[in-house]
Amino acid sequence: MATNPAETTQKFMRKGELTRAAILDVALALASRDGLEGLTIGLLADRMNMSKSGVFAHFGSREDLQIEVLKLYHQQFEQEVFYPSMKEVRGLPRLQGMFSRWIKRVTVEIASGCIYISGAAEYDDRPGAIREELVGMVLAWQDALYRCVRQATELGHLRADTDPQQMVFDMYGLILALHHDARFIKRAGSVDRAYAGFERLLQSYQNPALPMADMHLGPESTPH
Amino acid sequence: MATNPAETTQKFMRKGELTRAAILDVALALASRDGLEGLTIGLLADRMNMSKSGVFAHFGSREDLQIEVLKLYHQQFEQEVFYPSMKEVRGLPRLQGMFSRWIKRVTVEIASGCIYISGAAEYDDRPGAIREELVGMVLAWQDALYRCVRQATELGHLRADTDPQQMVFDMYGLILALHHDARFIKRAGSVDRAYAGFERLLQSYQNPALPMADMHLGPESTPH
DNA sequence: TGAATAATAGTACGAGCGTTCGATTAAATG
DNA sequence: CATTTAATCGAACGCTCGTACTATTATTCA
Repeated sequence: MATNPAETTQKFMRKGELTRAAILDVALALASRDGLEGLTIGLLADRMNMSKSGVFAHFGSREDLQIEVLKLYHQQFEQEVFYPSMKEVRGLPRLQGMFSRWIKRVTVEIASGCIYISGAAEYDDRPGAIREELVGMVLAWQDALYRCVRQATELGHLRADTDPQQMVFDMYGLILALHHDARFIKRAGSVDRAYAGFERLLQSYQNPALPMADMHLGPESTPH
Repeated sequence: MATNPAETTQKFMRKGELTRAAILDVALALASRDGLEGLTIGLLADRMNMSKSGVFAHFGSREDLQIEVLKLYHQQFEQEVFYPSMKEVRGLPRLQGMFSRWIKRVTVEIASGCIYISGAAEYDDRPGAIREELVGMVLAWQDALYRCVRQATELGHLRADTDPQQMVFDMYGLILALHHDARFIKRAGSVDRAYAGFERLLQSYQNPALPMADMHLGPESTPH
């Protein structure tokens, strides 16, 4: 093996692209705490030990920077939640994988914040390119969930009269409630409550003809 | 009838208190659109056709203004959601009243935004007096829901093993999902989906020993 | 009505914002 | 190594922010 991925990336990246990536990393962390709208070039430059103009030069504008941060978050979300779940068996197992990884992601972010969720609150009334980008990403994720629920229904894992849009709505609500209670209220046990809500969801929608026994899901039974 | 309430209020209010109230009204509208953190004295002065300092003089600081806006919203929420529901029969009917008025409130606010919800996203990582105030209000509302669920359980309207905290979590999730999908995604039919979610909640928690027939809830069967 | 008081306007300050531009240093290339 | 090119800095601009202070109107009340 001549090169490992990391070396490859570094070797063929000129220095500018390297610092640009480092800036984006810090920017994502800052935006997770203060919101995309609270992301400021001055603070970002401080954290990078760089001058404002030095940071600025890597992006045409603040809005470009914000969109790049958004795209980086989207990449990470795909990498940690979407792609691994797509490797699981179609239907209910995959849906459970999606939900459980989603929870894990939000839980990790309890100390930092999910940009999809905070962004939804920030940009629900603020038109522009950032909103477009954000809506597109959230719609893509909801659509992935939707297709997964549909498959689970077609495979008979869920009841035939299951309304996929409704189930996605319910699942999204559980995650939003988790984010709200854990991050804002700082109430303990919210993760368990999100799992409990999902189990109740399954009890409602699951096909009673197929009582798969060990379909339970929880903090300790994380799929690998 | 010598005086109606409005006249009374105006008659015994000196002019300052009157404009102060008018400012707060506009401030609440602005904060609903741009968030409490996006509320700016300059814009507020413009909307009021007043000078910045003229507006400022009514509040000791911007933070005070924000807290007053918060208190005004809390008052309105109590008036429109909490108090009317407390006049209904204890237990499940009252819980349904709370949820349905809550939905109505959030639905009306689809054009403007619920400050409890947007505030939760803004202040989950921003310590200070505003956060304290906001958390207190949300906790008060969640506690009201909690007590109501408990009563419904004690009265046998809900299954005896109902976990009140869990049910409040589920209900809050439905409202958050409604707010998210209707306001951010701008997806049609979200209100119906919130109601459908609540009905499924009831199917899970309702006492099968008491199958109250006409307990259905929906956009057209609003309690008066 | 006239004196006391309350309400509003006007102006200015310091700080932080995004952005521009020319100078300067570092890196890549022949 | 020399030269071209890329990356970073430093200073400045115009803007908006919250706030403080003083002056000027309105309103209240004896």
